[in-house]
Amino acid sequence: MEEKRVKGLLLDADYEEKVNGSVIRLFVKSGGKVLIFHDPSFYPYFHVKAEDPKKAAAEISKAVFGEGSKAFRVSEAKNDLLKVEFKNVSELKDARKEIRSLPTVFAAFEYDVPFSKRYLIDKQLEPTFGIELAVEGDEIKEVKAAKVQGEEFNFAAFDIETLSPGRFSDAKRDPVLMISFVSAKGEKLLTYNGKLQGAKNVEVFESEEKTLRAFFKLLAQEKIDVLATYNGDRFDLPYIKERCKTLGIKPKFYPANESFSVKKGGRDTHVRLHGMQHLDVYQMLRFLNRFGVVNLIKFDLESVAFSLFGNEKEKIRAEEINEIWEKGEGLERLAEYCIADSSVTLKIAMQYAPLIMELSKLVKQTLFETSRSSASLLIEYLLMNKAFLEGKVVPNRPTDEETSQRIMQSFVGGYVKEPTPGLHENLAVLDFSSLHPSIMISHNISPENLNCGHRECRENVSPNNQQFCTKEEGFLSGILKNLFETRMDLKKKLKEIGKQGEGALLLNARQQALKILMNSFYGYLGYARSRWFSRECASAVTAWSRQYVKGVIDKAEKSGFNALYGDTDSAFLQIPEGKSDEDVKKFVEEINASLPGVMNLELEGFFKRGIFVTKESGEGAKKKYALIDRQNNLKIVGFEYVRRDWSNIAKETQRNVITAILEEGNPDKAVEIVRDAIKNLKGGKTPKRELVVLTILKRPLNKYDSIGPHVAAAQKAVQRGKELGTGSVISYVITKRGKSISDKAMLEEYVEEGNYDSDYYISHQVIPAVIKIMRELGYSKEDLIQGGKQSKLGAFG
DNA sequence: TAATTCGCTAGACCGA
DNA sequence: TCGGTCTAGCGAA
Repeated sequence: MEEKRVKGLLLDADYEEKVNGSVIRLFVKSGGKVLIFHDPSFYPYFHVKAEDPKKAAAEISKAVFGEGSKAFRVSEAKNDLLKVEFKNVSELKDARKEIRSLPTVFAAFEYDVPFSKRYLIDKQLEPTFGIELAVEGDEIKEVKAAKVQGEEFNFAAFDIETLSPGRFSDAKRDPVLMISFVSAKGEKLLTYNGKLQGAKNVEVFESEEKTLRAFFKLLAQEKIDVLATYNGDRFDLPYIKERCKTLGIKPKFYPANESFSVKKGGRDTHVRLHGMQHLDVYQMLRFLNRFGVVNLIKFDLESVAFSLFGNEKEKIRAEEINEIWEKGEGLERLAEYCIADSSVTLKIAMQYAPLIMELSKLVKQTLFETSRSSASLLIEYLLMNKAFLEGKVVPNRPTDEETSQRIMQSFVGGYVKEPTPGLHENLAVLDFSSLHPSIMISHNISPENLNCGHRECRENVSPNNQQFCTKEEGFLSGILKNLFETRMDLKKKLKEIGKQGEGALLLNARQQALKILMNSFYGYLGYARSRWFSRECASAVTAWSRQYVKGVIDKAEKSGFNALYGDTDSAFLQIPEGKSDEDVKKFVEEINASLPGVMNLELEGFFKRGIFVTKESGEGAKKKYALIDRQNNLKIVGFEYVRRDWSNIAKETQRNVITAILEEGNPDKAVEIVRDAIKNLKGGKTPKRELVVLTILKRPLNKYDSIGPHVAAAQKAVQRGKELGTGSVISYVITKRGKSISDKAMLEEYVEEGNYDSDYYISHQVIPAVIKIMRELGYSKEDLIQGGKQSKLGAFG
């Protein structure tokens, strides 16, 4: 057969079990459709370390593992290791358990890298980006990453509604009622309810079975590459699978025309399709939340749609869906609701897909995998890639025992300066850009660089006495440097073309992806389950960070500024009379001239006023402040206002007080604001939504030693039949009835308007939130509650 | 299946 | 009943 060259986008890599063994399969989007290729030349393998490799090789070749599993090939590899290959994955799994018990074998490495991930790493392929292959028929002869243009993925989202007759839907009994499907081609609703005949975008089929078949067909017709769901991992797709089983049909998904397995790993369930990338937007948002790309508390689709796009989406409850279906009234509304779910799911998917795809490319894992990864996994993929390229062995994961040893010995973190409480005017905030990464790069911090012993490297010693080589670029620091420089280039380009410029969105996604990875390195070094754990490195990073930040603070004082505060990578300076903005800029330049490598101090901005408060103990409170810049932009940090476990009434009152003081310099107005809130509370006029407190249950309800209000509220709700557990968001109100606060706490949904304990909200919510601020201006609690007292002398100098 | 440390504060809990 | 201590959650960086 003739050899052919193919170019396209790499959509997926998995493997199939064939008679000859496990065979890698690639899905490539090319010419508007997905092509499937196999690579029978690549075998599952791991590495083995032996004192006498020749002897060990002979022994391994003869050995039988499990029930008849054998190595297929043993060869010499990098670093005096042996490469042990197998015909299929299950033989490898048998062997990795037993091989270390062979007398000639010391250790095994990289035995837990999944086969298709191994392939992507070894071939250095970039999922969701370009790939070039030489093929004969469907057999891969050569493959490499390449630039490809003019090809793009088709995205779609779907959502199902199911019957739930007085209980949670059970896929064994309750049918799928309708399926909404939204793609670039428009919106569709598939159902078999005749009453919906002729409704907008609706296609009616004869039965549930035919509806499901039509859905599978639609995916193929539209050649969908990325299928977005909202919680499809745990609900929609397992449900469809179970329905198909009950109805006796086979789910067939484009492009492999195969069903799927539901992978249960620990607490998580994932549905991985073959070829088509299942992007569970719920999982993706959790992922993005971890990196601060989004900041969400409640993850139901309605809350998410509201936080991200501000659109109020209707929620139809399960009981109501049931009623609508059975009575046949309101079916169109239900159809619209179902479509709206898919629609918003697709919108979120499209918005963040560029970022996830850039990350996929960087860590060389599929979109499916990347969008469900943890920070540590991302870093691990990245490091494994680099290790492969440099011919280094990937360290094994620590045992549970090692892990707990590591956890027991923590290390010292960043420096936080106690602030000078009070109201301050004319401030400048300085901070180090990418502090931890820049320290790692500039001091070449990497585990194998520790105590190199070279004479010429002896100066490179951290304040906590860790010495790092300066001759050889470190493994971790080298990777970081690369990411850092690439990101700098991107940011430069972005600046040139402007935020609205062509391609700016992609460039921004790229630099954001790099930032996410860079920021995870330091954490990974100190993470107990890390393959590249190094307390020495992690503690050296923070030791240097403390030194640098304190250095800036000291020098600022010496230069005549008042250093008010600093936290980890920042310094807050008050600019005294006689000093100017220019002096600040000059100071920053001076500091930068003294910094090594890529370290850089930035002027974050000037602020006309700022306030720090005093703790109960009389010290200045760290990690709490409010600033206002010269354009009147307010920045509130650490205060109750930014905390979800405080009521809106307390938070809003606090924000209004801060605004009155910082923006208008008007503490009298602040007092009025507080009195107003108190008056409303006392009058019973404050609406329920202003009183709700949100707290997340961190453990099962029976595992609490101390029963706080949120636990008490949850317990009462469970008694009423509500399902709540670890991870549930408890929204509660403190009601009138009960002795302790916990007694009075009740889930918001059971509380009627007006039923709240006004004393609690006044003295435990509003007053505590504002008094710490007002106290700095000389006001007392009594001033806020009673009338009379006027502006204090000296509040504004 | 899980990136790190530092810090604040509430409300329960417990013993005097 | 009071006051100190502990549990728990969340935020900053």
